[in-house]
Amino acid sequence: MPRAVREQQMMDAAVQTFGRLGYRAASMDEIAELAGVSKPLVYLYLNSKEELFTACIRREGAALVAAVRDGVEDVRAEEPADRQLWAGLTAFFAHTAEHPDGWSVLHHQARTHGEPFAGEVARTRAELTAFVTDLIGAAGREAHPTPEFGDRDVTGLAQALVGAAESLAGWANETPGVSAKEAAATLMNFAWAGLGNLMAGKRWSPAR
Amino acid sequence: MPRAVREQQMMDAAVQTFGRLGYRAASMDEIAELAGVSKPLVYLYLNSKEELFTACIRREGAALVAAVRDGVEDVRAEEPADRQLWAGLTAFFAHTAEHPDGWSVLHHQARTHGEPFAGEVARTRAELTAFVTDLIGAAGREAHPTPEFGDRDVTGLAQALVGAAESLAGWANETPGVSAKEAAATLMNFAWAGLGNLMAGKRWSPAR
Amino acid sequence: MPRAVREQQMMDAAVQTFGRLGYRAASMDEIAELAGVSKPLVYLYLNSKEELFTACIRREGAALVAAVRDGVEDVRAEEPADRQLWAGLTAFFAHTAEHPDGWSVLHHQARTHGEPFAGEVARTRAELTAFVTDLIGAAGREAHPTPEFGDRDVTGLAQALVGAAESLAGWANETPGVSAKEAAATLMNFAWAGLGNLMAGKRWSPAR
Amino acid sequence: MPRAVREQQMMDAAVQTFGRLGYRAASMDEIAELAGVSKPLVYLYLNSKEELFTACIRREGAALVAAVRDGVEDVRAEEPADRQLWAGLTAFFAHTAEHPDGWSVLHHQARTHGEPFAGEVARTRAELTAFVTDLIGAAGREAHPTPEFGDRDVTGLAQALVGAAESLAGWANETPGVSAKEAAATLMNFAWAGLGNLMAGKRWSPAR
DNA sequence: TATGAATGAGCTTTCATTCAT
DNA sequence: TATGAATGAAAGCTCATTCAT
Repeated sequence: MPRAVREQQMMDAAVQTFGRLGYRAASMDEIAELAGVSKPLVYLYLNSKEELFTACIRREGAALVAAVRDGVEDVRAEEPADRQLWAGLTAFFAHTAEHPDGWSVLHHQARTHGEPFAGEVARTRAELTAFVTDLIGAAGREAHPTPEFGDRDVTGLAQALVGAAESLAGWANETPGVSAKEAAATLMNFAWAGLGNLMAGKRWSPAR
Repeated sequence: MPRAVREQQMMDAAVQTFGRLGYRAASMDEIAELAGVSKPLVYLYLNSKEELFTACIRREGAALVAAVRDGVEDVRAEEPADRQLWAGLTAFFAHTAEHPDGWSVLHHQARTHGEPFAGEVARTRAELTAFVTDLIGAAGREAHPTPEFGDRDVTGLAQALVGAAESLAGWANETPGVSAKEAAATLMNFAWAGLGNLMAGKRWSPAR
Repeated sequence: MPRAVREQQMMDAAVQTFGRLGYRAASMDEIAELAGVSKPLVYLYLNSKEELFTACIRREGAALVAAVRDGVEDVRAEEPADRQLWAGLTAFFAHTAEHPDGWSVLHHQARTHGEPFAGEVARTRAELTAFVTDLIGAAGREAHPTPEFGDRDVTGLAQALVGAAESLAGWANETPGVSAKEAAATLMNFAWAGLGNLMAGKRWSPAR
Repeated sequence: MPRAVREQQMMDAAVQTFGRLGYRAASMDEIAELAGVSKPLVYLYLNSKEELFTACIRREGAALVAAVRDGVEDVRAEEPADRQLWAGLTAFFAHTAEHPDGWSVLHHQARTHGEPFAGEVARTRAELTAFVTDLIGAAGREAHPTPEFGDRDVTGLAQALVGAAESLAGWANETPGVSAKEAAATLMNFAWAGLGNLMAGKRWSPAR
């Protein structure tokens, strides 16, 4: 059996184990057994538990980003910004629902174990946030050549949107009968009007 | 030194250690040393690592809920719904910024280690979500006697709002110079218009 | 409460705990709690776990020897040897049945933990064996001025008799409906004819 | 070194350590060191202290039963009952003298630590008692077609005989110069006449 | 390429014992 | 006389990692 295939099998087992038990509770014994190979082979290919976990984070992060990009790519250019955002969100919810263990690795496990894992997953998150920032920013500039909101506002909004999406992903996975489309619709309902207002320069302010 | 005081010292040390390293990586040795006591004393008072962690989750969860309630209580009744939400969010961001380790325990660590911890923190989250649901629901019913959106919509929105808030808490903590008020304002800008639209029965829909 | 009484309470608790759990598994915490006093008081009175256990062995050993002696004393002198043995055995079985924890301490626990405990209980056993040896020996010499069996034979027989009695004590305690008298009768049936033969100089021999 | 060999080495060390110190006082560290391996290897092969102790009880119990059976087998059929009993007793005393630690595990240690150990050793004892019961019972029925003593009598006698043998095993081990044959002869002298009487329907009775 | 055999280091937990009051 | 507070030391067990083959 070729090395590349074996490696993927090991990482499948690792993602499942890490996703369900967490980094510390997952044991290399368990991963090796689930992968159907001996432990020394895991070390031969992946070097250490730390490197194995890092590889998992990278693979799952890249897959998620790719899924979102592909979802948007399908409608890009000829469609308005809200449709692009909708496409991205739908792809996001569909992917996380289909890969719950991978999503757990990214969202839950990798962020709770300090460096270098948190940094690794932060890169993935930054990619997604930048992607959303671009989408929102482009739409905003397009609609209002002299926007009143700056980069930090946009970043904060993208952060909030991504955060809301991440949270909804957990909610959708745990609530039976909530589909990716429904989750995406909930988020669009929640977000789009607010984003529209902001792009139009209207803000909510604590002063009455 | 009286038992009650020592117990709080131990829990302070435990929250800090669990919050920074995670449940598994935190060792009772480390916690005891940080608390300035011997390990057997920690066991004498808190019984086990599991019970200690549970006690931390409960204490930090109760403190967060109390902070939010107190923040809203200050403006309750004489103020409209958006002001109440604003007050709650500000209190939330202020509290999480002041207690980053406690927030890490609740948001990151407790949710990644299965039962009984996940259930414990879920109760805290449910309290907050219910609180927000009430606020949104009351505002919605007030504005529109016959609302077109049902309970599940409201729950989904509250989920998204709480999720966005949780995510922004991380962002605010990690980004220097972002205050609790600023984070709350970002979220209000993001959320309020959307909620207003929804309460008015206007929805975003994928169909053009 | 006078010291002597407290001390007996502690030893009662200790005998019960040691008897049921064994020396190592019994904890001073448990004993103190069962005795209704604080742990330091146990140490103040009994000094250490080792001394406490030794004191238990001595007390229970002395009580058993006294019970057997008293049983025989009641019939001594005016009765033949078999009646005396019967009285002693009955007293032995009655006492062990009434004090199962004390018996467990002597028979099971003290003998399995090396010096100085084994030596302590060996003294009690030696007293009983010597007592039985006297009884058998006197009867034998009385019946046959020139016995063909020497001291070592008598010691071996006493050993076997005491061993059989100890073993039957366990059996009688664990088998519902077996009384002290029944156990004693079983042993007399088993032993007396053999002893009689030996006193008469008749032996069983492997040679045909 | 192959696993099966290492396992026996570990069990040898365990029997020695358990036999001399008792279950609780024996530490896995000590056993591992005596076996010349690291502690994790002991756990890898034997799983836990409890399972290791159970394995020791089983191995030593099986060896003892086999020794007695083999001893009797050598004379079976062509010999009368007393010769068979004699052969069994001799084998028993020889085996316990040659394996004092194993005998200590069975007779002392395993019986003082509750379930599941007591049950485990009870099975071995039941095998031996059943064996002796058969021997006595067969001899009795052969001699007296209508015996006056029932099953419980026979069981009690077998119990007393086995108990006496067990006790003598300790005595023989601790008394220099007492051979297996001598111990067996003492017990036969003690027991055979009594058994003969009982088989003949003659009993000792407390009434004069 | 692949593995059976093996371990150093570290973890949670318990317990006999003491001190200050 | 009596105890609440506290700990040094050690035990059972697990795990990431390596080596000889």
